[in-house]
Amino acid sequence: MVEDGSPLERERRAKVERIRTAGGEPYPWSFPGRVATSEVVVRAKALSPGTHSEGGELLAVAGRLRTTRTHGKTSFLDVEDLAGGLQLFLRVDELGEEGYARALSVVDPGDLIGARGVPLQTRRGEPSLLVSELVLLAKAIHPPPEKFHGLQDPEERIRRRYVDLLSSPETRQRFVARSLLVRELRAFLDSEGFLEFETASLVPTASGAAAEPFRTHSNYLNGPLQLRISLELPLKRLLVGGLERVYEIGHVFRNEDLDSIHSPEFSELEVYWAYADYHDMRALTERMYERLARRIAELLPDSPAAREAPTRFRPPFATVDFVSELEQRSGITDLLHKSREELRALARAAGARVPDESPAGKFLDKLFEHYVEPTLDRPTFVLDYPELTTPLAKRHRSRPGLVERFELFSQGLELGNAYTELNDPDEQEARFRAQLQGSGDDHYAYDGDFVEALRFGMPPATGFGIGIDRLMMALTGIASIKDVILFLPVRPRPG
RNA sequence: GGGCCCGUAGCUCAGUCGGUAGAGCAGGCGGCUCUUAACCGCAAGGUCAGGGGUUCGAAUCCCCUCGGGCCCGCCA
Repeated sequence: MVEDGSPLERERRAKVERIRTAGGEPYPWSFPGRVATSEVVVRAKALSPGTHSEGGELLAVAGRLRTTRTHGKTSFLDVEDLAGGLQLFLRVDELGEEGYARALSVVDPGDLIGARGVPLQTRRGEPSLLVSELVLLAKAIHPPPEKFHGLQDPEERIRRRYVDLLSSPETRQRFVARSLLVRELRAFLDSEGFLEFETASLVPTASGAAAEPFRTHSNYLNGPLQLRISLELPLKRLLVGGLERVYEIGHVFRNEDLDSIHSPEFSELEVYWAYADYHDMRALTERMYERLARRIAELLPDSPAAREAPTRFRPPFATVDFVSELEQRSGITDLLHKSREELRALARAAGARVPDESPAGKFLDKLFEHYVEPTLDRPTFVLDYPELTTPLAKRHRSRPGLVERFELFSQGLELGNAYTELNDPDEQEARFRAQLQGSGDDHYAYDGDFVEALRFGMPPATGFGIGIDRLMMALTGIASIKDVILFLPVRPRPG
């Protein structure tokens, strides 16, 4: 922020200079032999209060200094690492008058420090390290946020996520949990025989969903490119190529507003499975959520929502039929034979604000959103959507006017969308063209090369997609997507 | 894109009726050999987001700009 610095920063810079003039190094290269603070805590807990281990080897810990409590010739320093934290006990008796004074004069809260010593349990039973050597590992010029309240300003927490992370163990644990949850997801899919692939983010035409793309320019092609809005069509090309069971976890980009459940850049999982249909995918989805729910409960034992997840996501999940559920909840009859104008009037009557020229499927979506989605609290599969709503799914094998599709809902969030995939090239081409009849941006971009791919033969298959961010939100009960994405798009700071 | 709200010390927050800026933490100096949001004393720390206006006088009232939050609309 301020380059010449606040008085506090000038003070800390002056300390750096004092260390250097005394022949010390404020930013040393390494700190060998370090163990996690949790290891010292375990050993200290084995002692009785008021004692320390005798004659054993020295243990080394390192981390960020959070608070200091000095009592003249005795001091307590709380150091924090990813494993938790530990109280350091400094005493003139161990360090000598000069060493004790030097150690304390050099370090401030927020600094990265290392300490060597032996495990000790204080008289009050606090696991500690009786320090015989304290070293500065990296000086913090900026002071850390207030030690009790931490960083509260939501703007600063997003703009400077590193400050949020360094000052908040809860934030760190949340993102560690996300990382390990995604690891579990990969382990599950791998164990089911799926292969992970990475497809291109830069594409000639973003398709596979109805969304506004980001547009950019390639110097190499001397022409326009777009950022992908979906993983669907590239992964289906892999099925054409014979890869049978594939998935991708990657960022997709939609040029739209950010709110509590949407971000312009987000993580998506898509899974495609040859020679299987959407019933198979429904069973796989249940197994996946069952396993992830068990894992999140282990990862975040302090979160009530995470602890409750294994109960909530215990199979079998409820199922409802899209059309009959909507007819029942709304009192509308013979839904599939309504004209576009009738559907528009019904959607309007339900309070939906949709442009007049929207395709008929849009009005059906709105009706479902209004009458049914709020009733879906427990995990529920919604089955068999009207064809109008879904251009990439295969028509239902026995129910005219419907496609083989399910969505999974829980707590008002959409937790998955799956189809038996359309693999008839002529029908796919016709559906793309029908989309183009709709006005506005509310359609799927035509992807002629994908139709060409289908002409080489794509096996019957099923596919599934879910936003990783929402998956994390649903399993942990976190209400805002801003709390599960590390770095969000922000405006440049003024000035 | 529309509506409502917010921006005061590095951080967390007060600031009454418009009368010229306060506390805690962090930092400095001093004290304290078992504290844990340690404690006690002293001193220091401000472009009240930025610009303009009203007024004898603006953190406070009005307008504009910037940044952000929440709700609504759109996408998952």
